[in-house]
Amino acid sequence: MKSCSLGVDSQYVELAVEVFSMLADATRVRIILALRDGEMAVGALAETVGKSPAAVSQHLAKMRLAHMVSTRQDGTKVMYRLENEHARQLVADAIYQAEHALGGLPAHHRTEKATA
Amino acid sequence: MKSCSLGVDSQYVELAVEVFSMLADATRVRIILALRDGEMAVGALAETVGKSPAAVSQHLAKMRLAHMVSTRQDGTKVMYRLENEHARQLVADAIYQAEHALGGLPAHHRTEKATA
DNA sequence: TTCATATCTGCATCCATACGCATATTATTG
DNA sequence: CAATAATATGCGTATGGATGCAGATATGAA
Repeated sequence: MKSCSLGVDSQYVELAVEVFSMLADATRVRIILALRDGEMAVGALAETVGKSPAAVSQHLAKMRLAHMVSTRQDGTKVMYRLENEHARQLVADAIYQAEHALGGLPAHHRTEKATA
Repeated sequence: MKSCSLGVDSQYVELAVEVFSMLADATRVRIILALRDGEMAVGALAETVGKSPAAVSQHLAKMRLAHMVSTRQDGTKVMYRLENEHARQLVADAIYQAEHALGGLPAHHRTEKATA
C-alpha cells in the first residue's frame, strides 16, 4: 500500500495542488491560525487578520467549498471553525520545511512535534 | 510549547505561504513524486512530467532556492534529488485533506500512513 | 404589530500583480 | 562540435483585494 496511489500521473496530484493553492495565501493561513483555539465570526476574523470583512468572507467561502471550515449560525453572526486537523498539520509541516530552507538548523528535529 | 511560535502575526506565516506556493503547481508536485525513488536529470524529469526541459529547469531553480532539492553534477547532466522528507510529507497531508474535501470518507483513517 | 435603521454577511465587478510556459539565447561539460 | 542545462523576454491567464450593492436579522420606536 506504500505510495501506491501517488504516481506522477495520479489524479490526486490535481487535488493536492488545489489544497496547496488554498493554503498559499497569508490571509487564509492566518484564518487557520486564528481558528486553532475555537470558532470565530467573520467580523472578528477580519479584525484579527487585518483585512476587510468582505475579503475575509470571500476567503471563508473558498475554504468552505474546500471543506476546510464549517459554519454555525449564531444570531446575526456566522461562526466558523476548522473542520478537521489536516489544515493545522499542513501549516506545521510547511513551517518545518521553511526552517530547513532558512538556516538548516531544523528546530523540529530537536523538539517534539509542534502543534502548529 | 504548544503553538507558541505561530500567531496570526507570526513571521512564519509568510514562510509557510512560500512553501505552499512552491507546492501549488502540478508540475512541481509531479517533480517531487518523480524524485521519491532517487535522483534524476533535468531531461528525464521533463519527459516524466510531460513538460519542456526549459520549463522544468525553471521549476527546479525555484525548488533549489527553497532548499527543496539539491544537485550533483554528472558529466553534462545535473542530477536532482529531494533534500529532505518534508516535501513528501506535505504532499501526503494534502491528499488527506483532499480526501476529506471530496467524499468525507477519509481513507487515511482506515489504512496506515501512506508514504506519498 | 409594523416600520425603520443598523449590522453582518455574501456576491459581482474591476484592477494590479504574479505565475507558468514557449521561444530564443547563452554557458558549461565532454 | 555536440549535448545538456540555465537564463532572458514576452504572452496569456489566474488570483487577491477593494469597492459597491443586495439579502438577512436583530433592535427600537410609534
